[in-house]
Amino acid sequence: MIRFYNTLSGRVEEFKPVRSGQVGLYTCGPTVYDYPHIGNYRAYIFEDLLKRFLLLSGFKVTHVMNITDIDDKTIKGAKALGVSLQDYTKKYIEAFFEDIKVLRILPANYYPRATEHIEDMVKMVKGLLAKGYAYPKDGSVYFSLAKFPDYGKLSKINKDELKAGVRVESDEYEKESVYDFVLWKKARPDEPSWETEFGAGRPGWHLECSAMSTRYLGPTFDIHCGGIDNIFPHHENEIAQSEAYYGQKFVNYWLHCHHLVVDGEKMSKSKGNFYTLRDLLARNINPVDLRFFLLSTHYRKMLNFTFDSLDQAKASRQRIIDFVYELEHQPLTEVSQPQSGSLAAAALTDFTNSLADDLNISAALAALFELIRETNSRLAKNELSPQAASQVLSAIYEMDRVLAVLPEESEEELPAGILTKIEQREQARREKNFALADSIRQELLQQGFVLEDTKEGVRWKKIK
RNA sequence: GGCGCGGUACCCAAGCGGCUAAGGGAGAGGUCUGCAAAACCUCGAUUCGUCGGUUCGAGUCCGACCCGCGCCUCCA
Repeated sequence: MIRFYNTLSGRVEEFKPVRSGQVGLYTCGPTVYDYPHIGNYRAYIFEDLLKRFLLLSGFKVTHVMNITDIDDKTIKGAKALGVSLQDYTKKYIEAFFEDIKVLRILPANYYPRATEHIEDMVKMVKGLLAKGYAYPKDGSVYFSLAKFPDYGKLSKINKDELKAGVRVESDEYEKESVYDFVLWKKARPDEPSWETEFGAGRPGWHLECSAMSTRYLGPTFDIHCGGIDNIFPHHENEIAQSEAYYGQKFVNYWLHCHHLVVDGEKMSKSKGNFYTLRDLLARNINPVDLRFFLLSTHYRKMLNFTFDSLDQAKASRQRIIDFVYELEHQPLTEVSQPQSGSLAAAALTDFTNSLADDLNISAALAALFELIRETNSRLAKNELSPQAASQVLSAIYEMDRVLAVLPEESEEELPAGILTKIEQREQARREKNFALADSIRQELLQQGFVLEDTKEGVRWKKIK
C-alpha cells in the first residue's frame, strides 16, 4: 500500500488513483526568465523520486510539467533586452532541459507552454464568466472569491480573515475585492497580448496550470506537486478556477516539498548564497552528487545546503559506487558454506516499503546500506555465492531505477594516457621501485584518478 | 495577529506508545597492504531543546516555556 501526505487533508493517506494502474501527475515547472536555482531542482528531484517510485511500483504515469513563458518577469526581461518574448525565453528553456538531463530527471510526457495554450485559457475565462464566477472590470477579468465558498481548503486560510495588511493593492488593476485574483490581464502597450471577445490581454499567472493540467490529464486527476510556497495563493487559486469551471474535484492528492535553504538562510542574490546548477558545475561539483544530496532528505523537511553536507552526500554515494564496482569485479567461486536466506529480496522489500510510506527516503537508504554492509561482510568471510552476489546486484540496480545515482557506463571510460601511466606504475611496483610508483600514483591523483591495489590487480576510480 | 514546520551523537538523519534509539559522513583502535586506498571487525547518544503531566511503559501523547524557520497575493 502506497501512502502520501496530502496537503489537502493534512494527513497521510492511502494512494488510490482515479484509474487503476495509471497516474496523472502535474508538477509546476519553471518560469523561464532566468536559470533555475538549486532550490527549484530540489522540487524537481523530489517529483522525479515520486514519479520513478510510481513507475517502479508498476503504474503508468502521465506526467505534465508546464513551462511559464509569459508572466511579468519574462515580459520584463525581454523588454530590458529589447528582444521578443520568444527569443528571451528560448535560452532559459534550453538551459532547463540541459539541467534536468544532467540531474537525471526523467522527462515529462508533456511540457506545455503557456503561450501555446492561450486558447484553452480563454475558453476557461469564458466559461467562468458564463457561470458567474468571474467578472470583467476595466478590460481585465477577475475571479470572485465570494462565489467560491470552498476557497482556502488547501492552505487552510479563511478568506474572511485574509489580512489586507502586508501587501495591499500591489496590483494596479481595479478589483471588486482585494482578495479576488486576476484571470485575464488587460493588454498594455509594449506587452504581448491576444485578442478575445472580452478584450485584448494576456492570461493571469494561475490560469495556465488549471488550463494545461486538465487539458492533458482530465478535469480530475491524481497528483499535483510543487513547492510549499505554491500552496497559497497559486494552488488555492488553481483549485478555485478549475472546480468552478468543471464543477468537480480538481486534484485528489496535493504533494508539496519543503524549501531548500543555504547555510540556514533563504537563498538570495544579495546575500551571495544563491546558486544555480551552473554555479555548482563551475565549482567542479558532480551533478549526480547534488542529485543524491537533494534526494536523500525527506521531501517534507527543510533541507539546508552547505558544501560540507554536499561532501557528506558525495561520500555516501561513493560507498554505493565502490560496493557495486567491487561486486562486479570480484571473481567469485562456489563457496563451501554459502549463507542461506535471500538478503537481496528482503532489502528490496524494505526499500520499497519505506518509499511507499510517504517516500521515506532515509529508511529506504538505510535498507540499501544495510544490504551493502551485510554483503561486504559475507564477501570478506568468503560466504557469498555467485548467485547471491548476482541477486544483490540486481536488487541494487532495481533500487537505482528510483535513485538514479550509480555511474553510467560512459563514465567508466579511461583516457588512453592514463592507462599507460598505470602500466608504468605496475612495472615500477614489480621492480619494487616504490618511490616511482608512489609518484605516479600522486600524479594521477592530481588528474582525478585514484588507484587501488587489490589482490586481483590495480583498479582505478575517477574522483571529481 | 492567523496558519504551519523543525530542535535526536561532532555533522547529516530515521524512528512518532513497548525488544539493547536505524542508516550515512567524520573520528579512534585493529585486520589486510611495500605504503596507501577500498573493504571488514571493534568503539562512539543510560539518552532524544527545557520543565511539568498522562501511562504499567514516552524522542514518541498532552500542557507550558525556550530556541530556529516558513507562508499570509513574485517565489520550487
